Amino acid sequence: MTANPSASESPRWCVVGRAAEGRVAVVEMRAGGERGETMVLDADELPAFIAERESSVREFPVREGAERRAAGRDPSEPPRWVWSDTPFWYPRLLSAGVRVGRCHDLRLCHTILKRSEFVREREALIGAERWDAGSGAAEPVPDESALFEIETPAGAEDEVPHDLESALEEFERQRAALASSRDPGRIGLLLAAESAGALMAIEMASAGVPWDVDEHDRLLSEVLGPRPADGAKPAKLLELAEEVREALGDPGASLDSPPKLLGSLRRAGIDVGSTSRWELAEHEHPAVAPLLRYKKLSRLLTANGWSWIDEWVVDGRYRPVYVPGGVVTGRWASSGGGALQLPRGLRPALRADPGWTLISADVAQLEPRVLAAMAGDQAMAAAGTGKDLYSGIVESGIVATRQEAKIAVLGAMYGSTTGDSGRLVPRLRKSFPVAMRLVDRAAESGEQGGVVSTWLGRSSPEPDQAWKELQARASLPGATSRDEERARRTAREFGRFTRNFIVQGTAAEWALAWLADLRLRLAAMEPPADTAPARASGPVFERRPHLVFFLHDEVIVHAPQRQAEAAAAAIRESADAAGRLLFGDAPVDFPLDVRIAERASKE
DNA sequence: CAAGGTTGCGCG
DNA sequence: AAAGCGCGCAACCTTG
Repeated sequence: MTANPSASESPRWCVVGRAAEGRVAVVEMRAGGERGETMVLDADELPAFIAERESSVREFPVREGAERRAAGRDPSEPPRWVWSDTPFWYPRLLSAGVRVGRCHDLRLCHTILKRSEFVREREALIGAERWDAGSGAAEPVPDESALFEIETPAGAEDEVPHDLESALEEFERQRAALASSRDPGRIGLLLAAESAGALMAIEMASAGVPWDVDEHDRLLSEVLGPRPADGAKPAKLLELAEEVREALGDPGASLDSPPKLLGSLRRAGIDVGSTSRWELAEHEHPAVAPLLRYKKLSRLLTANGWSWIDEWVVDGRYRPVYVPGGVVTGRWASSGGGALQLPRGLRPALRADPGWTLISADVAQLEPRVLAAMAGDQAMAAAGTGKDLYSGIVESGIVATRQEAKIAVLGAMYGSTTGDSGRLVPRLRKSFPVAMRLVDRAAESGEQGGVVSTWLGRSSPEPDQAWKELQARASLPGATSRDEERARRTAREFGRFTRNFIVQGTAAEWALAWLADLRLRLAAMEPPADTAPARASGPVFERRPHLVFFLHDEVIVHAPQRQAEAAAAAIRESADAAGRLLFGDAPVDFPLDVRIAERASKE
């Protein structure tokens, strides 16, 4: 694995950190771990320094994972940048027009390593509590002179350290932990994928989603009526509210307060236990239809109405804040802007710049396919080969309809025990025993308070103290049957969590590998000379195809029109590459639905 | 009146 | 009030 050490070998890693007096230091490290010289730079010299290292070889070489391992590292490849926290370092580089190929995000990797069952020696990491702190997710960079010179702000205890010494120490701890791991290949892959995700999250926020504000306004006006003067309710909402009050015979009914609305509904003889949609829908009262409509529109207005546009769309770009690793399973979360909850009906507002196009792709049934692959369940894999997995299950005669197949599969992964879903799951257990055994074992482990891990080694958190006490109390001599019942219930709940964890978490790993590979492929494409730049996307992306949106199993790329087909091909190739990278030759494919259009579409 | 909890609904 | 996992956000409402 170690290349021949020689004086001319370029560094494998470059650790970056803050130095004294607002300066920045970089330490090179070779593959064996020995440190090279420490270079101290003025903060504003860092972008040029990194750009030079990145471009001294050809840009972002793309190779297949297997081939890469066989060949070893190209000694002239750019280094992997090791830093405290990508949201702290990377936005400033991007605005300076500098992109990095690879990084190691110490904060994210710390979290994975200290929790991973695959890692034997974790004490040092668990002891390094400063690295449990949050991200220094940056305020917008004030101006050039402030580049990396931000004084430690109040409340910085919540933030991981950004100085060089801390970074070097933590990196050493992480290297030791990785070396002690039962499967350094998988964990190493996970750390690389997680770090690539950190880069992509910042890059997507930087490029922004091209957003057609006029179309958004049209969509809103169409259903709500024209935008009212500040604060007032749109005409259509007022009309619907009147209609509901009339039907209820309650002129003062409040529709926005669930407790008050519940009272009004019950007084009008609508016997509901809550005001939620699915329950209301069961009743045949003239107030129900307008009320459901009111709720729908009210939600649209408050979550993604005109004030959302004002707050989140600037310069024709929607810039949500992604939070890689924000979900325990490894999925991304978001913070601000609601990127992960954009209503599908608003998708037409995603619109390519002139001369550009959007390529949208999503994976069909990602989670069950991932389950089949990680379990090595040939029968389940075969049901999904080259087609819709649910239809494949129907064709195998396991259930009668696609809808039943879907309910059964989701029930298997979520652990349902009742209803249609609970009834159908046993059929799956019979036809796909290998896959079902895997999730059933994960559930058992959780019910006993155990830890489970994804394919690449992200481990689930232990249950909290209250859970453990509840279980302990239930087995004590004085335990009541209520204690026992509660303990059983919470045990099953935690079992459903761990059952789902291994599937959702491994699907997240597949998606990260997909995106990371795609990112490099897109970056390697030559910008066409005759396409107008997408100026609002910033210096790094304005001429190149780039990712603009990611949602668990779907991705949207903004590309010059003439590169649409190439970008679509790259998306497919990356999906294949991700499957091979994680699962080798397992006979599971990951078919995509890919669409090229000016606008993202609803379906 | 700010902080924190609950409800309901958007997404996968 | 979901059956069955994981989230974020706005609004309402209670608590301190």
